[in-house]
Amino acid sequence: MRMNTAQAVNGFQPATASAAPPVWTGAVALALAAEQRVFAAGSTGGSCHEITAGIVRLERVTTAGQRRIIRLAGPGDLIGQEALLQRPYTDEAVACTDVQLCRIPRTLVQALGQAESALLTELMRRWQQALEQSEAWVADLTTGAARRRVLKLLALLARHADDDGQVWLPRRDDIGAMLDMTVETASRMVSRLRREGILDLQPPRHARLDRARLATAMANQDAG
Amino acid sequence: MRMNTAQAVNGFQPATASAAPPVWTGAVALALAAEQRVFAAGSTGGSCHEITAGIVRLERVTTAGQRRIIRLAGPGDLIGQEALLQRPYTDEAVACTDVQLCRIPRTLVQALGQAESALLTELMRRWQQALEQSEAWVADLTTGAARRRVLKLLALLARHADDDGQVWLPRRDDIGAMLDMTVETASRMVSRLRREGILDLQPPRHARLDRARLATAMANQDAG
DNA sequence: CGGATCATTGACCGAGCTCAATAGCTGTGG
DNA sequence: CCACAGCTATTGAGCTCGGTCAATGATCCG
Repeated sequence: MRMNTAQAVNGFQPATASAAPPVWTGAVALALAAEQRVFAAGSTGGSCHEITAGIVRLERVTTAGQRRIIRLAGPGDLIGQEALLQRPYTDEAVACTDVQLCRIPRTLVQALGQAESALLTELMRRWQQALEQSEAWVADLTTGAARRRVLKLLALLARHADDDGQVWLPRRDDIGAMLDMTVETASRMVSRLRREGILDLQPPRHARLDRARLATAMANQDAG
Repeated sequence: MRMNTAQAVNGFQPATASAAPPVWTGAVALALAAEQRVFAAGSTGGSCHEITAGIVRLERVTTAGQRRIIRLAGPGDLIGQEALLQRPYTDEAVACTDVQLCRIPRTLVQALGQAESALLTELMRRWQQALEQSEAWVADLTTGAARRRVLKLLALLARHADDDGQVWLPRRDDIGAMLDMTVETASRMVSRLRREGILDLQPPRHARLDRARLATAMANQDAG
C-alpha cells in the first residue's frame, strides 16, 4: 500500500484569501443567516454565487436515501456554476454559518465573449478551484479510519477560522454526513479529541483548536 | 439517516456521447497504451487533454502514503485543466485502457478572449462536467457498505462498455484504491458478484455484466 | 418549568481489516 | 514444450473498528 513517491501532494491548498473585492462588477450582494438555503437542488436559478463570508455546504440525497454533504464552500469559492449553463442546481446549498454572498447573474457572464480576458481567467480559476477541492475532499475526507477523517476535517475547518481564532464546528450529524459515519462515532471522536486537548469546545457550534497538537495527531495517524 | 425527500439526484449522468469531432481546432491527437502515463503529478505541461477513447485514471498519494484514485475520466472528459492556468498537474494521469487523446495547448485557449463564444461555452461545460463527476464520485463511491460501493463502480464502468459489451474491470488493488477498501475485500466482493451471476469474468481485466441483475442488486442494497 | 433538539456514553455485534496460505495466470529461459 | 519465478486473485481465521440500539445529559428555547 505504501509508495516511495517523494512528492507530497497536499490536499488542501492554503486559504485563497480572496479578501480583495469581488471581480464581478454588476453582481449583487446579499446576506443569509445560518441554515438558510442558498438554492434548492433541482430548482433553476439564473445565477451562481461567490461566497464572500461564511461557510456554505452543498448536499444531496443519495439513491439510498442518505443525506450526504458533498463539499463545503467558503470565501472566494463559487457555487452553483451550473446556472451559467442554464441547468438546474445539482445540489442543495445551505448556509452553515451566517454568510454573505455575491449573486452573479447568468446574463452577466454571457455577455463575456469579448469582455476583458481577466474576468474569463478568473472564472476558470474559480471553476478549477472547485474541482480541486472536490477532489481533495475525496482524497482526504473519505479515506481511512474515522479518527483520521475527523482530524482532516478539523484541518480544513481551521482554514476558515474567524478573527478570534474560533472555528465553526459542525453538528455531529453533519460531521457524519460529511465523513460517512454515524452521529455516535462523530461524537465519540470529537469527545476523544477534546479529552486529548486538541479541541476545546466553545458552544454553540464552535471550538478552539490547538494547531500544534492537531498537526501532531495527524502525523501520528498517518504514521500508524 | 433516511430522508423522505422525493427528488432523485442521480449521481452519474448518462454517458455524454461526445462522439462528435472535438471542437478544439488546432489540437493534436495522440494515442497511448494501457498503463502509460498521460502526465505526472507535479510536472508542468503546456496543455490539457480531452479523452476521445478509453479510460484514464487520476490518482495521487495521500499524506498517509496511500495511493488513492480520485476519479476516472472517459471519452468527452477533460483532464489536466490546471495547465491552462500555468499550474503543475495536481494528480498523476494514467491510462487504464488503451486511450486516444486530444492535446489542447494552453496557447490555443489563451487566444480565446475574443474567439467565438461557442468554444468558451464548451470549455465551461466540460469543466463543470469534471466537477460534477468528482462530486458524484464522493457521493456514490465513497459511501456505504463495500458491496454497495462495488456495485456503484460497476454501474459507472458499464457506461464505458466497449463495442462487444465488455467492461473494463480494474485490478483488485485498483478497486481498493478507488473505493477505499483492501484488495481482499475487493476480491471477495467481485467473487461474490460472480457467484451471483451479476458478473462474468473475462480475463484479462474484463468482464461481462448482467445489467438487469446489477440494477436489482443495487436496488436491494439501497433498500436494505 | 417542560418539551425539544443535540450530545455523550455504554453494551453488543458484525462488516471489513490483518495475517496467512493457496491457486491462477504470464512470461522467460532451458 | 515444460519448469520455474513473479505477479495477481481467491479464500480462510481471528480480531477490531465502527455501526446499532438504548439510555442519560446538556442546551436551548417558549
